[in-house]
Amino acid sequence: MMDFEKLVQVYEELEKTASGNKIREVLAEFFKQVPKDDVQIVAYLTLGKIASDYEDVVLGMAEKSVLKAITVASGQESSKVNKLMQKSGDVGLTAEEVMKNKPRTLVPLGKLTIHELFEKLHKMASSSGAGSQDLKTNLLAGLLQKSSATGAKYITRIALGTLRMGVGDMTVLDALAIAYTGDKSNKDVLEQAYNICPDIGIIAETLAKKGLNEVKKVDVYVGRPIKMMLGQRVKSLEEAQKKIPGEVTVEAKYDGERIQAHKNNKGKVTLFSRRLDNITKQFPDLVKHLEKAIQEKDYIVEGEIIAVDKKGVPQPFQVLMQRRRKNDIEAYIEKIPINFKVFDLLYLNGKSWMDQPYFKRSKELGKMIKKDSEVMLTERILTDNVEEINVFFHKMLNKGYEGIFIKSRAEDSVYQAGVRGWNWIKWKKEYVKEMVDTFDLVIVGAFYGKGRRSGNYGALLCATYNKKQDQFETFCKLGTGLTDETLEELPKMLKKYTLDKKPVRLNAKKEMEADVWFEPAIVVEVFGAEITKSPFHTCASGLALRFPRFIRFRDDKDAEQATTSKEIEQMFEK
DNA sequence: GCTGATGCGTC
DNA sequence: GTCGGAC
DNA sequence: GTCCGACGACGCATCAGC
Repeated sequence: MMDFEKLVQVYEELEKTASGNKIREVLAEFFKQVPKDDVQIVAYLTLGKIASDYEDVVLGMAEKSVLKAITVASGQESSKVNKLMQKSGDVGLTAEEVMKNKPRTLVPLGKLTIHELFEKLHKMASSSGAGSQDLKTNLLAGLLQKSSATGAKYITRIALGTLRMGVGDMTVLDALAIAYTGDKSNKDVLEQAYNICPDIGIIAETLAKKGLNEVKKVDVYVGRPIKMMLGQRVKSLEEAQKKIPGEVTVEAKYDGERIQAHKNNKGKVTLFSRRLDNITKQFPDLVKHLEKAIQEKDYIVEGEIIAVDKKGVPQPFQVLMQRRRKNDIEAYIEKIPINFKVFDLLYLNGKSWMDQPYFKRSKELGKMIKKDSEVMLTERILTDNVEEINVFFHKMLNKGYEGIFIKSRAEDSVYQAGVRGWNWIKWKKEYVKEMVDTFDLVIVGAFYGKGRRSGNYGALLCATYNKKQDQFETFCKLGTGLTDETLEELPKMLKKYTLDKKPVRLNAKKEMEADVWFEPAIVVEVFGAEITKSPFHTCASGLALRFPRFIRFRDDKDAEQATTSKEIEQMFEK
């Protein structure tokens, strides 16, 4: 029975270590000392998890709830806890600080083992219904009380799923390889297994207890998700052609949701999302469509599910999102029908197709699918000509799609599970400079940063100018594209415009309550993918920017020269 | 029974 | 989803 | 090039509190 404090010591060392190699060594040394029965738990906890992605285990606690637990555990005023949170920007540090100063009235009730921690966290995850929030809070508070102050830092971070030690899946796999085989290069074997069995606990335990050869035997199992292959980005179509010379498959890229569909030899269909959640229950209609469209005994196929209207015309992503529900599913099957645009075959009739080149997988997939159903191959062409690719790209944009995928047909174009590789390249409208507008937005508020942004602003609230009413309207928050240097500059630039309440001329909803408000003055150039209908932003009575990113400051502009709400509205309607 | 706060997971 | 930083 | 961890909009689910 391993003490949690032992884990805490290692985490402390990992946290202060910057070098990735050193991190791997430290973690590997530690794994060597972990009793084999504990390896699984240690592997999960070290990634800030308590189960694999494909298990339906969710804590249902995040920042606010964890802060509450810290308050309960410490007996401190919640205002004090919240103030510390604001100052540190880190729930873990807040827990540590608060628990350090907790009055020593209670004698700790024995030592916290990792098993108890793990069990309690699972208990929290499985509790629901009336009073469950209190139960969860109390369970977490109990854990915090039972550990050291430093332990509390990590318990809260595990609860949030962010240990912030610079340790991710790949780091753990490296460390496991070093610890149990003495050879880091064996990480490839582990990664291979992990990609088709994405459960770090299983991989770690198999390796520790049964050795590398047993890990090598890990195979595709229909009904267990495979990590999805992803596409790379390029700066130009010419670059794409350089990366994948010769004839390529060019496919439509739809704005929907990636789905991996499994059917086992008992006829059971299971659907997995991009992050490997089992989402079969959300799409009973897709299950039916698949049963009709593909008659093979067992298979794994992949595609994009999209919303369509009654005529089969693709609908925006926001429409599909309404299908992400647990209630009224039957009604929404009627209301928002779906199509499944398939593009890949990973497994068929008892054997894996992942090591086959793409053109072979495609060809077989095409043969498998019955015509005239809601399941269809992605629209595609074969070509070796950049101009043809470009023509097809524009054709897809005209159909309202997001862009295209360019895929290698070479012999080595195997399905690389879990890899964002160069066999697939995505090309979206927003990558083409001439095709997208940028916006000049006024900074009207800011939000305190978390983690590596703590002690600074983490994001800005940006607004457009409504000329007619002489007021500013929120259009997006902005937290990406900011360099460390820019983040440094921000407070200095904004200081003299700080207000103690919302600017008079700003129209903002309560969902957009900033931590700090500013007189509209500083203008930034912002870039984004598209304008969407918004229930939270006030620009033109409800428009927002999808995937906003910072480009640069517009020192040459003042607030009233910002992009107007009207301009945005016109762009949206176009 | 309704609303707001909070959380989760898609992109 | 995008992006920047560290390696 | 890879990995990690900052951050975005948005729709639905759940629970507390009234």
